[in-house]
Amino acid sequence: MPTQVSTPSLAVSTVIFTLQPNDEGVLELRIPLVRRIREPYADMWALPGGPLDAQEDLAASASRTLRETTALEPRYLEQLYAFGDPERSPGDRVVSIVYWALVGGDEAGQALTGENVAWFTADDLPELAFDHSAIVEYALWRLRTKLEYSRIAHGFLGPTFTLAELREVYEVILQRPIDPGNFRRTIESSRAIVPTGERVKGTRHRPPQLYRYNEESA
Amino acid sequence: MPTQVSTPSLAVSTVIFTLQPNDEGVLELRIPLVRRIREPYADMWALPGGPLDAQEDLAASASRTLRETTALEPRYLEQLYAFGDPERSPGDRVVSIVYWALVGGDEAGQALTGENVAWFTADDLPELAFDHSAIVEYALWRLRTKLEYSRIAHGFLGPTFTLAELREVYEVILQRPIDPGNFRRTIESSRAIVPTGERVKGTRHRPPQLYRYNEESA
DNA sequence: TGGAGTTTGTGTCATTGTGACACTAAGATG
DNA sequence: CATCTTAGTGTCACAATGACACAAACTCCA
Repeated sequence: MPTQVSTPSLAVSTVIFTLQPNDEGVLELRIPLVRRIREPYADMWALPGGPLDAQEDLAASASRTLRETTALEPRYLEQLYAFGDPERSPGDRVVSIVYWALVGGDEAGQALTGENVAWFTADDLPELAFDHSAIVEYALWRLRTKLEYSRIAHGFLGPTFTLAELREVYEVILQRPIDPGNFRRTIESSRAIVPTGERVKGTRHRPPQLYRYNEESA
Repeated sequence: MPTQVSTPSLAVSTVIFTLQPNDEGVLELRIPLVRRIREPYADMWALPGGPLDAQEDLAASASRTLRETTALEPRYLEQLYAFGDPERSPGDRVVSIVYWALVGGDEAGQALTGENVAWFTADDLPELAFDHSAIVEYALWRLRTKLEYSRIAHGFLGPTFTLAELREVYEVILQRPIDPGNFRRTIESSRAIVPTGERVKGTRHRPPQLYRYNEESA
């Protein structure tokens, strides 16, 4: 019997980020994982994903797995990297094209959770199947660096938000406090947001303005 | 006969950049292309590449096609993007993982050239096969943006070089003149280069110092 | 009814990085 | 020895940023 020369197979996986309050009400960065039901790495947690359908676009495949595992639509979706080390999957050769996505924290509350799907705190993950631990590390790095020069933070928020809410997104992801005054000036001068004119009532202090993301500006 | 549901096949292609002087002695950004010998897009120029070998790493595959088409080793090699639009290759489904590479201009002079391999000026390319024209555009964008915040310019140069040579690399790629004085200060304060102590003799003006890239510093 | 407390929002100042540009230094060439 | 050319330094204005003070607006509670 000749050596089996299987052509590499193609899978698409997605690192899905959301922000949700923990028991103490503090926002936490979380990602959903699925439990593997077969070898290799049976019973271990892994990134959601699966083989690429014959006529399916790569980003569409990532959207589909996102929908299937969380019942949510991505607010932001971008290709992360293609992982193809020949040894990354014992037994066969799999090249994984990995995407990363942001979903709103409010929606994620109603997301699926069950025996085989669970949300984990991003910086307190179990050991994952395959090379998925390293992949998540890379996705985290990309999220943090991209947040600093891009405008993706609203992917975690609803259509309108206060500057304090937006700032909290930055603080949780970048893991450092940010000066409210400087933050306001920087964001406002970037033209990334527009005030709606409305104010939030019922707070126990000065009522903040509501803002909306500026779709026009680059 | 049932509809053929072919599993997507995997290819690796590479956008190879080099800098070479044109007829007037001015440096030009160039990339090698190969002529297709079969359908689809027979006789058109395309990026070098090919199917991924069964047990070959992705970057190794890119290095291999680089070696096979130019007989050169990359000074810099990085994954660009995975292109997977179902319609990008008429007739079958091919997902291409594309790398981009830099090779030294001095070496590229001795590189292969023939009926089916030729070097083209990067901003004066013919129409390419598949979606390769768009891929090259994207690679150019990545080269230019990465040059500004990273230290990849030495990929075009030999082990030692003058600041004027390094500056010319930046000027050609970014397509704008750069102030020599400011360039010197910026590069020196970045700790990216180290003076070798040697000077270039035989110029018809003040002899410049030679520099070497600083491998230690991040 | 009026402080105390809390967060929103503005002002100011020192520091740093960058571009524009003048100027000095050091060689070759005639 | 004057001139030309490029190497390399100095200076200044301006923009971006971080640290921090402070005013504004609301609730809560005595």
